[in-house]
Amino acid sequence: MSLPIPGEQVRGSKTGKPIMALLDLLGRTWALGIVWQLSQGSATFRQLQQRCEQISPSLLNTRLKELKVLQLVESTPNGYQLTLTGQGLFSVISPLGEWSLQWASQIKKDDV
Amino acid sequence: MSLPIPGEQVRGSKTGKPIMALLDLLGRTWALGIVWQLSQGSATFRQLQQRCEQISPSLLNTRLKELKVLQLVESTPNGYQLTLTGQGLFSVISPLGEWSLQWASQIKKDDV
DNA sequence: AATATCGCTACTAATATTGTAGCATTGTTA
DNA sequence: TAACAATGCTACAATATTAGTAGCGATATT
Repeated sequence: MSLPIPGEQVRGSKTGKPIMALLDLLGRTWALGIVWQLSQGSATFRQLQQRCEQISPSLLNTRLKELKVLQLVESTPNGYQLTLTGQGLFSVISPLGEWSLQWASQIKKDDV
Repeated sequence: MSLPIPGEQVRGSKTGKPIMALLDLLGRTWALGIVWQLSQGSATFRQLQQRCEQISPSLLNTRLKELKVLQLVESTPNGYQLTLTGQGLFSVISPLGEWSLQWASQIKKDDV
């Protein structure tokens, strides 16, 4: 899959609007999950594999490459970590954690 | 694909944590995009297809079903629209719009 | 030197998405 | 009221993505 570079065409949009590039990126399997997991501290390749329970090494590596090119993740001698930009992204999406709890309890209520 | 129901196992996680269900859901092609587009007003099936430039009707329908079961989208005589819950989700992710602009300009800078 | 761990690649099978055609239903027009 | 158009959606084959597993080369440890 080609990289969703803001300013260029991306999967599902020809406008090049940054938000479309971002939605394309975050809409890829495990992309959000990797950012989420790395927000809890840097990790080596195999550590990250464990945090992302079911991810295959090939996909993990593919995603990491994408996230590196897009400057959300960087690799250091100590493993992978979020860049400053990546941390910025996380701070934007982190409210999802709390929101998901409300959402979950609401869906349960409606089951009854 | 099975539905990522909070409280149950989802793709990539056995813990059933709501955040994992949410990340699974949002990590599916066009899921975020549909929520984003519907935030700009309700739309009929074909209108939504046009807003989501490249989406195929089969996938659009699949995603809409998922989003309906998970109570983020509802269909009315006037077309599809976000539920109150869906609007809540959008208000959580809407800062991504502005953030993506900063991100884009930063990536461009580094190209130079 | 043998063993272990690591980052990662290679490859195939399974699954998801696209793309296109078109059906059934509901208006709309003549 | 018969022809026509538009809509929501399904069917299905082609293509692309992801999962799963094995294992290589490099570095570290015993």
